[in-house]
Amino acid sequence: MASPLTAGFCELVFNSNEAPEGVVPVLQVLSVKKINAPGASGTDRYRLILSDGKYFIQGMIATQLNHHVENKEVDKHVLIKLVNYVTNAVQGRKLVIILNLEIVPWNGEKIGSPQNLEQQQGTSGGASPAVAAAPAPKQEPGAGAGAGGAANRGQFGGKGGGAAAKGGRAGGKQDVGPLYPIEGLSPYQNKWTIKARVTQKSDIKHYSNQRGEGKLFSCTFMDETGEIRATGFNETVDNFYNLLEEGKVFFVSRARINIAKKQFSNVNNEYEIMFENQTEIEPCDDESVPQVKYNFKGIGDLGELQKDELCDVIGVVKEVHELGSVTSKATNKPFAKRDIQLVDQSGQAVRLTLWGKQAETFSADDQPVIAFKGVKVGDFGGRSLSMFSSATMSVDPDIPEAHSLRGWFDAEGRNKQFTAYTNSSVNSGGAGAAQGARPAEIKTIGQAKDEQLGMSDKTDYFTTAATIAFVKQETFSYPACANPDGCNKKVVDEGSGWRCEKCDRSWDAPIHRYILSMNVMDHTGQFWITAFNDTAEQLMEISANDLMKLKEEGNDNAFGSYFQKATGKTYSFQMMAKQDSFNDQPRVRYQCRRVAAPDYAAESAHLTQLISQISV
DNA sequence: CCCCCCCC
Repeated sequence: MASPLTAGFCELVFNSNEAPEGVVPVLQVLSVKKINAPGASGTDRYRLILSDGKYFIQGMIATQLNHHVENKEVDKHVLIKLVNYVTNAVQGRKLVIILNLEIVPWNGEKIGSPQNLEQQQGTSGGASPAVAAAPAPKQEPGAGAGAGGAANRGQFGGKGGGAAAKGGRAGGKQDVGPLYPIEGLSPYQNKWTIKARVTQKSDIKHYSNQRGEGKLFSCTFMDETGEIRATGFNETVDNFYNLLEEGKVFFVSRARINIAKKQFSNVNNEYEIMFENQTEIEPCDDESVPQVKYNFKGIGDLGELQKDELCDVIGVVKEVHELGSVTSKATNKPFAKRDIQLVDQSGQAVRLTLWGKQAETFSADDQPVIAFKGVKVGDFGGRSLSMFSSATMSVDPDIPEAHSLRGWFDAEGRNKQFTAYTNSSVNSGGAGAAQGARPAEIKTIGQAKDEQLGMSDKTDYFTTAATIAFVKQETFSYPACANPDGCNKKVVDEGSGWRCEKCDRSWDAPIHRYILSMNVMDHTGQFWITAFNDTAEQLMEISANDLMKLKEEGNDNAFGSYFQKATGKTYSFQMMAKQDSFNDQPRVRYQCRRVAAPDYAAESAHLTQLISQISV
């Protein structure tokens, strides 16, 4: 019986730099494996073992085809036709990257006894004997590029050479290599061209370090197969910064591919491009390259997202605040900052913070619609948004969501009252809580310690449901300045009066304010927390000044009863964890900023989520 | 070859 598989394909890929054009191989999947290196966006990657009946070879499936694996269409012993693919050499191993495929009907039986072509190289740990027939593979890096390219010319873009036609380079100077999908780029090949849209471009940043001074910029390219970040230094900034416009399509070739530094970007690619002096970039007017796709989260639904998640948001700029400046605690550098307020049909308003040059140059007094991609969700004031380096914003974009918002705002939104995200759900507890508002992430005391919240340079915020086990009676307050303007600074007893350094005056008597030290616990542990005046007063149900009066009058029963009443009560504590030092040892101070009746609904939702994580 | 994504 004739095999339905494309005989000889594996050997061709393995040994040749020139895979024939127009070959659309049919191969059998021997295994599918999820790779334990998901992209920054959390997208899974799948590796396939592909057989032509005689040999097998490794394959990768482009992420946009993952659904075929996830719904089991592509599975062990399934036959697939590689409608679009490239080949690739990675560390001497050949890899087929599948960009498009069709399922070929088959009865599910394994065909032949395929052998591992890589055996003789000793790169793989399989047990089958070496394949004597296969000639030694080419070892030099980039050997796969030619093969991939050849396959490419006919196939990438797919539409009968349409891509190739449009891909005709204006200059035709150097040998810039074949058109490649972004998905197929790797450091082991140097002859390639991508045709991709710039979806994001940074400012030019200047830096100076031990190696000297320099400048750089970065941008993100996107095509139908994926996205990749690119960075240029010094001369390449002069060469390309102005040329590369956000939203436009370019050919890029003769650049270096490096391993991506993931900690600095959320672009979903293992690699990134580095522009070099010989890099060639040319504009291209092919509009078929995809545009930025948005996945908008309604402003009223931001409470569904976790802190630090990235999301896309579109809204009308209701307010633009003054330009401000903050000093980073980590670097001591000042940063320009500007808050704007966004609203949408949900009736909810959210604050979004712009940074640096974007903050300085932002001007929009005509309440435009702005679409944001990849902004970071914060939990300050319930929910807030912050621009991220790789975030983009598009003013009055020509998309349906923007037109609909514009129409709504001009017709009715303009005169509407909006609900701001707030932390006001605290104190009200339960049903009366402000809609959409959600306090900081829920953590048990054990989690707060395990995750070392407050141990880094930054302050961490969290909410914890816990019970007051003990309230310290000895020192519960400090004598504060009596100035009615609310100075609240500590004052010193000078005998003749209580002196405030800040106000430069003395008072007959101080006003006592709380610094209440409490031990609180939940099922995972206990910690000492401090509550200041307003919060402590709420817990103690008496002002610090009145409590001090009871103490001074020697009314021990009444005095003690307030502490007793406070003990044993359960609250939702809004906590702030911050590092400071005590006897030169770093330690975390837990400050309670607010308390509320325990939010049982939120707590059980949180527990349900934890349970579902366990039971996967 | 950079790189902090900040602050209340």
